Amino acid sequence: MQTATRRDPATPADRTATEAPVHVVPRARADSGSSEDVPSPLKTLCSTCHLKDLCLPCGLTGSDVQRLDSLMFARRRVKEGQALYHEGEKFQFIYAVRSGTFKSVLTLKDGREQVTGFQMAGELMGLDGLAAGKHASAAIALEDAEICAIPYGHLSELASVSPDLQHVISRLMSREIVREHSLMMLLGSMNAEERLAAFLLNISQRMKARGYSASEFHLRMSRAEIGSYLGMKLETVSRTFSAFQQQRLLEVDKKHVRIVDLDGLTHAFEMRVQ
Amino acid sequence: MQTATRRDPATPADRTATEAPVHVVPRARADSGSSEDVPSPLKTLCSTCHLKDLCLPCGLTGSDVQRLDSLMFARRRVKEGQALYHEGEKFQFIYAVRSGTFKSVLTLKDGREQVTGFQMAGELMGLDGLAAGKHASAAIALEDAEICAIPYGHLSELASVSPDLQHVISRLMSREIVREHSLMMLLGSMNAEERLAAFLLNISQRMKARGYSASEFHLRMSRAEIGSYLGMKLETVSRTFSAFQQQRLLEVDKKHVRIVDLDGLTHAFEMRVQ
DNA sequence: CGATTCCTTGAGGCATCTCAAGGCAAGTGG
DNA sequence: CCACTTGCCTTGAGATGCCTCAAGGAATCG
Repeated sequence: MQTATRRDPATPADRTATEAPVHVVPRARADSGSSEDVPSPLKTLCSTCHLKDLCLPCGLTGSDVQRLDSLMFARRRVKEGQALYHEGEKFQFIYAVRSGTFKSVLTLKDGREQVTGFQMAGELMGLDGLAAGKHASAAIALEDAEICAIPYGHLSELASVSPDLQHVISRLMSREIVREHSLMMLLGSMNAEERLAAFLLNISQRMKARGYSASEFHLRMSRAEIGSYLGMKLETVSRTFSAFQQQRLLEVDKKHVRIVDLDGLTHAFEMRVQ
Repeated sequence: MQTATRRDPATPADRTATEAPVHVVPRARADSGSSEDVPSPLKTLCSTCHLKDLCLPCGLTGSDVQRLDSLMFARRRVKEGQALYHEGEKFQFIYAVRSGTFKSVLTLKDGREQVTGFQMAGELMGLDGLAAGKHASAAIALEDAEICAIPYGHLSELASVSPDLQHVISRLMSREIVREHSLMMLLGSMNAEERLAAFLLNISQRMKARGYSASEFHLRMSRAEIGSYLGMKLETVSRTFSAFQQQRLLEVDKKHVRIVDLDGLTHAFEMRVQ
């Protein structure tokens, strides 16, 4: 279990309770174990959400955001280790992360797993389900999390009367394609150090975009999950962390990472094998 | 050069001239070297296209297809080795392959290339450009090819009055995401034999969907391009082809491939390392 | 017909994997 | 409160799959 880690200078989850401007979660639901089956009756308004500049409404004008408000997205809590949706499950919603971190995983018939992404606050999940009408991957919470469930049918109705909204959705899907391109680049033509450097720099940027420190953060995922995502074994991930530490690029203590030499790390990422 | 290869039982390019039902390419243009800079004045109607069940109009009803017809997509020839668009180029069109084969490539600053996909007749290219308004990859013709240039602005105008069309476009983008998921699976957790087997089975299915033999086909891409796509070196691709041949799964003669034992190949694809 | 490109194959090297042992922190139960 | 378990991480040593380098063959082209 990786809950409630102490002394964390930049933990999204810790800040959520005080930052979330939309309603207050009733005590009764907060600790309910069965809260992941039925969407919570709590509703969320995009217009007052602290994530509106990162999430779906990003770039939309007032009238479009108000249209989104009319959908009153249901909020839902997902406990650490639990699935928001499973591979093969019927596609009805896309999900926006409100707090916490998720991993998206594919499973091969023989049980081999591939982590295809990590999602943080403000990021969308489930867009892969549109293709076949069922989710192509599973989404698992890496810590206690909260999401907005966005009914895709309603969203696309709304998009049909608002070209701007439609454009935002299309751009988000395109961004997902581009993101996967760069991961393919990584998996196809980088060595272990480049992969881990690229990963850490990416996390760093995303933390920064969320108002947290870009140089010091807590990883929510295990070495094995990082390894799966980066196409390497957990031991190699661990060794590469140690190597970076010896090169004075990082200070690592379990899941706590401090980037000591950003330029050096960037250089490791571009370490062309000349 | 890999043009006009002899004795090819299933070559899309060879058949295009007789199959293409839409207009006839005037002699003058057919051999013009400068035809890839300016969209050809030739226009294409989806409703009469022999690819309509594979391509954009797939699943649409008559009225929506007629709306697509009204856009009169420009046709354009691209010669082998030439780029349909470059990385970083302004995004204005998405492209549908009419005939020929393309590769999509990303280039790293140090010159390393990653092939992110191969596109055949009826498949769309360029959807990754939407995210940032410029193409995130380049598209290079692997043989003389013909495409439809679909102006994205017009298409999305059309989509705003036709929910079905919008849904088709969204589904195609989602399909691209799913496709990249499985490539990540491949790059992240498969060995050389599994990768090549997966690749060949995928090509086989796509050939079949286009009315060609699923068991015998011509590869339009080089060993180096296959290697880049699959995250391995060209020598390893070559050796793996040889290994499959020795295992009596394939018969390989340069770019001509005959699948002898489909089940065996499928099994190699699922070769769990027990 | 030489130049070029692409493919195949061999031999040796190396990055990463595999297997194994041990440490640390947190949780559990007596 | 302590012994024990469990999960995760680190590190070492040896194995190996793929890469690198190199040579040679076959087809194509000007």
